[in-house]
Amino acid sequence: MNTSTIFKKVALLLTNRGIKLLKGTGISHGHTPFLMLLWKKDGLRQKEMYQQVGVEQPTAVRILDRMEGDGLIVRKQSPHDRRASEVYLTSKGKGCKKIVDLKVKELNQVFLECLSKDEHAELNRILGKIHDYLQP
Amino acid sequence: MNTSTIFKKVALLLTNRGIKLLKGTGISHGHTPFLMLLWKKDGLRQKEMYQQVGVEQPTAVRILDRMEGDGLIVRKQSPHDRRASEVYLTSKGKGCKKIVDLKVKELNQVFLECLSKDEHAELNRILGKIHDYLQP
DNA sequence: TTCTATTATATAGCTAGCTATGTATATATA
DNA sequence: TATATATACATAGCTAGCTATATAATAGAA
Repeated sequence: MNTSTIFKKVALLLTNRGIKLLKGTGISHGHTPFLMLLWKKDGLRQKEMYQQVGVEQPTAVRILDRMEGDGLIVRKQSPHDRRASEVYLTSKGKGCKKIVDLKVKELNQVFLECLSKDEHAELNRILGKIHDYLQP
Repeated sequence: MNTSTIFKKVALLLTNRGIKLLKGTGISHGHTPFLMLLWKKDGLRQKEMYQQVGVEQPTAVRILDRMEGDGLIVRKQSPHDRRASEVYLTSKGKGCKKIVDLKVKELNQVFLECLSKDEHAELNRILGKIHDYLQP
């Protein structure tokens, strides 16, 4: 099997494991990278978010729509630019940090469990190289 | 950034590059793993295919539906089991092997271009380990 | 042999990715 | 200043992943 094929297969296995771990938390796996950004810095604009998450703008719109519907965030029109909106965590969005952090940690246990410390470090290094190479 | 997050980001970059490479061939990136199986062995059943591709059964149904609609495959009822259908390549499905093989090779050039031979081998080895660990 | 459980595939409906395009506002230039 | 271009976000519609469930046929057991 060629590298990209097995890469995608592993990514799918990871995604599905993540979905199972999040079941019952009320958080969808698509929300987590956006939440993680907001926990670091609240009030980001949509554009800052989708660029960092690595998805296209319309993908972000819909995820933010759902997050807003779920009461995790609110959008407020930017006072500097009436086209732009700033995204703020609600108390619910802040409150779920603990459980989501735990689930993300649990997901990453996979690498600790099946790889040596060196292999894990090497994987991270190689992923970084591929990422930098493919990054637009 | 934690390993699974960057892993999924890289997988998305790879998927999108694959989509761009296939543009104009009339083949969708979801079709390629199914085609690759059939090029090795024609007349497979749906179940054999989705198990090997690593997706769930309803995902396979829809992809095969589209492949049939695109004239790449035909389904024939199995003579041994009237519930089952066997999937056969049409001449169009056979004919696109050359171009798709080329595009898959081009996609995998990514790893040759940004990694050393050793890193590439190490990546393949590590991916295999994670895959075996996560595989249900 | 008939009923039950299992199996193979299909259908419905959800999330999450994409491109193309629309709308309103901001910016730049003639 | 007026107009053209660029930017921020939203909408529409496509593919591809999922779970839950339906349907039809096989296999097994009473």
